[in-house]
Amino acid sequence: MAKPSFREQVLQAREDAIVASVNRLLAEKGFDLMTVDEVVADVGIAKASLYKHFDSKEALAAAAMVRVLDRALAELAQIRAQDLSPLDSLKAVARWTMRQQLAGEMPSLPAQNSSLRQALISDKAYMDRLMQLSDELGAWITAALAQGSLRSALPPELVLYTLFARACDPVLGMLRLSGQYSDEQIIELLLQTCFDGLAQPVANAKPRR
Amino acid sequence: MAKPSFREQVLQAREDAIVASVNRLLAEKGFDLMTVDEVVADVGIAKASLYKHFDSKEALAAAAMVRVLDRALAELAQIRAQDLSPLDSLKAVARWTMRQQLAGEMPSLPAQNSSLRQALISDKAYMDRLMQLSDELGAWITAALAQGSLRSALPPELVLYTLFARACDPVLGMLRLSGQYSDEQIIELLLQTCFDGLAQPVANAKPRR
DNA sequence: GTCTATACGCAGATAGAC
DNA sequence: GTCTATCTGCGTATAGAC
Repeated sequence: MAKPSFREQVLQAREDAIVASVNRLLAEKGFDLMTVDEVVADVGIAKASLYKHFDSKEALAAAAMVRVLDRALAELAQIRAQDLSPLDSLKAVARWTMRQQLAGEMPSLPAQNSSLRQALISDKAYMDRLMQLSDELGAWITAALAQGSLRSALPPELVLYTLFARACDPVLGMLRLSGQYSDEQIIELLLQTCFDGLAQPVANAKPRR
Repeated sequence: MAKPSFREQVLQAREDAIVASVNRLLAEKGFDLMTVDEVVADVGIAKASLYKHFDSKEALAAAAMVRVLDRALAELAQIRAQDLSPLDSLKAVARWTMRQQLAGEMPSLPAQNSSLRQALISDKAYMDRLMQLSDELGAWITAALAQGSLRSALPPELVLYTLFARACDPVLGMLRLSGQYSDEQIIELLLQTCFDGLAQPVANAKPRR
């Protein structure tokens, strides 16, 4: 460990290349349709070599998710440094996740896939980051609720789940397919529907039922 | 056509049983995780028999989707008979689709699965119903926009896509897992976030003319 | 650690008797 | 049309040489 051997750096770089490919393929096709053969073809290594770095296909996905969560946590720090209101901070996060999705950087994992899900919740690196992310978002959410900038009738976990769900909202892709809007237009439209709703608010009445 | 023989009715009933099982399994596990072996085990027939009725796994999913779309079209007729406002009609549709999802009646098909998607868009029965559904919803959407009850800045197709997307919103399942809310409470919460947004509207920034 | 070659299992689909 | 038994391809994972 005296010298950070050059060889180790090369290996680390290779693992990074693998995870980058996995991330892209996960965003394109999702976990089920992504095959390990595609990954090794993309990276340009043999399949057995990949399995020297990662134990399973699920471990590949977990590594990709850790990478995304790390980037998300870094983004949260950036946003916090801007000293926005809690509500605007949440909007900034949502905007960032939508940009990630449109840029093909957001892996899409089947929500209820049991094999992958088990692997993820058993992965400490993944769960730690997920918890931290939830905590930091939760702080903004409760602060926004206290300020009255989020609807007081909404439970905090509903807001949290909704933010996570909008990070992989298929409406983004559908709107892009229509070809009529720029990526930034799409993002602003979806931000508005997420935070302000589809309906035009009426002057002095709460919506009933 | 001559009278439908009793034998044909039995066969039809068997196909209905198959599609019902497929529908349930699709709602539970999604297309990828549903296996044909599970379907035949659930129905209680041999696999070769199933393939006498349906050409492929994709054809099974298409039949299930046709069934769902037919139920949706029937529901639309019900709603139209109530003579609600366009906005309330759209809300009623959203409420119905959420109920279907919580009841385990809404198949979840991976949005960008190419093999299945190709099969679906090649299926005339499916596409016909999808078009009709889109048309009928589109009429309500444009009417609501004309009345000013939907945000005028929103493109009609965004509203349509959003309604489709919310029919399989994973937030429903996440909230149910928390165990704190009844199904109807969950539906009303999500209806509100969909149509009125997460944010509390500010008091006097919404002049209505 | 990297490679070629291969084992293994699973899931979709079919053959052929009845 | 229904069954049992089988074929086939593919995708994950591993053996063994270098």
